[in-house]
Amino acid sequence: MVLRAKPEKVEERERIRLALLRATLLLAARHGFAGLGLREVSRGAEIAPTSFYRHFADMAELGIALVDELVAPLLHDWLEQTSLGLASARLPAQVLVEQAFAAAQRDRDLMRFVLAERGGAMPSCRAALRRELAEWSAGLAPLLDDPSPHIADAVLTLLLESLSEALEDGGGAQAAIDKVEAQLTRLLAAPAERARKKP
Amino acid sequence: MVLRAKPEKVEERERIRLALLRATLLLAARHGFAGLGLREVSRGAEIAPTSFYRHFADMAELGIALVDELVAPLLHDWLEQTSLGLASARLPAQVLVEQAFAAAQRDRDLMRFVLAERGGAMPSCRAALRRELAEWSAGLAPLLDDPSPHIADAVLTLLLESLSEALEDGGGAQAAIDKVEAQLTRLLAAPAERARKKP
DNA sequence: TGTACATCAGTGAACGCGCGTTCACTGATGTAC
DNA sequence: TGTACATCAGTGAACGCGCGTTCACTGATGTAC
Repeated sequence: MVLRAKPEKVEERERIRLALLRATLLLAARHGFAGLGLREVSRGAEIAPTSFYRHFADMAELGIALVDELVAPLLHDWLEQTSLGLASARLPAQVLVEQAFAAAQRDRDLMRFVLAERGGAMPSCRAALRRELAEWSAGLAPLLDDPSPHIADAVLTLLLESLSEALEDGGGAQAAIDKVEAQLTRLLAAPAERARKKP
Repeated sequence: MVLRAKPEKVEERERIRLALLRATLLLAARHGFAGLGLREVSRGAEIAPTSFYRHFADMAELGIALVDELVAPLLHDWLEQTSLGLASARLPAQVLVEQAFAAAQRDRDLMRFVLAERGGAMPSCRAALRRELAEWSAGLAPLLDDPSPHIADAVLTLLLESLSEALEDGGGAQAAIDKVEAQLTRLLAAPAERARKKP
């Protein structure tokens, strides 16, 4: 029996698998993940439709793989960079916004996918994404002055909305940045009563 | 030439048109508006597929009619009730949340549609919704202590996210209410420096 | 080393199905005179 | 009032198309001995 197929064989398999995932990202930007078919994705990855089954049982399985293998690393990276930034003396709102846009720029298609499918029509994919995003938020909370999970959730929600606006049209990113920075500054500012308690 | 068809004829036409719109709302909750076909909607409205064309040229046109004729009134109503509530002496955060959930309860399917298709895959529908929501936010801004459009936008974003969570699963609405109320209280609280300026 | 066999990713042909759309028809209703 | 004609919402049959899925086949690669 074959325990491990060898060098180029495995490498080629991984190449095609990744091609399927990346093709899905690209095509989902147009019709949405739920409106995507196995034949369309296979065409995008330049394989025969029937070859799709050598990698995934159906589109739902592919969607979950996409979240596990591409989205999760992006989010972990994003959280890590944000954590580093917050540890510096810089303004929290500024760091949060800067790192959110940096993460989006690292992989625009992937971030677009996250933003769209977080509320998308494919339940399995949406559930997986919301789980990952909840984890991000839970990771952010203890890094904030007010570690309440509600505030971290609000920060994430506002950041994602801002990224949506910025990625929607080509170049209006600066307006979205200024806006969300103002929102987060306000949200994270110590309100009067808290300011009194901590002189 | 016929200038006006008479009583029951027009009434029946309107009945079917509304049935198409309502069927779309119901079905879009399952597969998303973009994944919906003219045949499926016609089946839902109990007419022959070919009769669809007597009312709309295609699904995109139906989507826009849905926003203009059902969503817009809901949003206007919601804004009006919110305005009345804010004029009373009650806490702004509490009024905002209460009226958001009241609007959702007035027409759950319609609110679900707004939440899902605001980020959905059908561009024409998404654009129409974002326009209406931008109008809602613009209407809210002058009613807040801080009339900056950025703050009103943040309020709307957080309310919509909260409604999404509440409508996602059956009964966990109270948790979502408590959460967004905390978020808005924080967002709308006068920060230390503003409190100093206005004694 | 050579030979026989097992595994498995990729493939083309073929299937049945639901889709959007066209078309000619129906029957009820309104208009002209 | 009656008669001939126009309008128009709803319909069933039919079309071509792309879809998901099945199947048997290929060829390259790994394993046994």
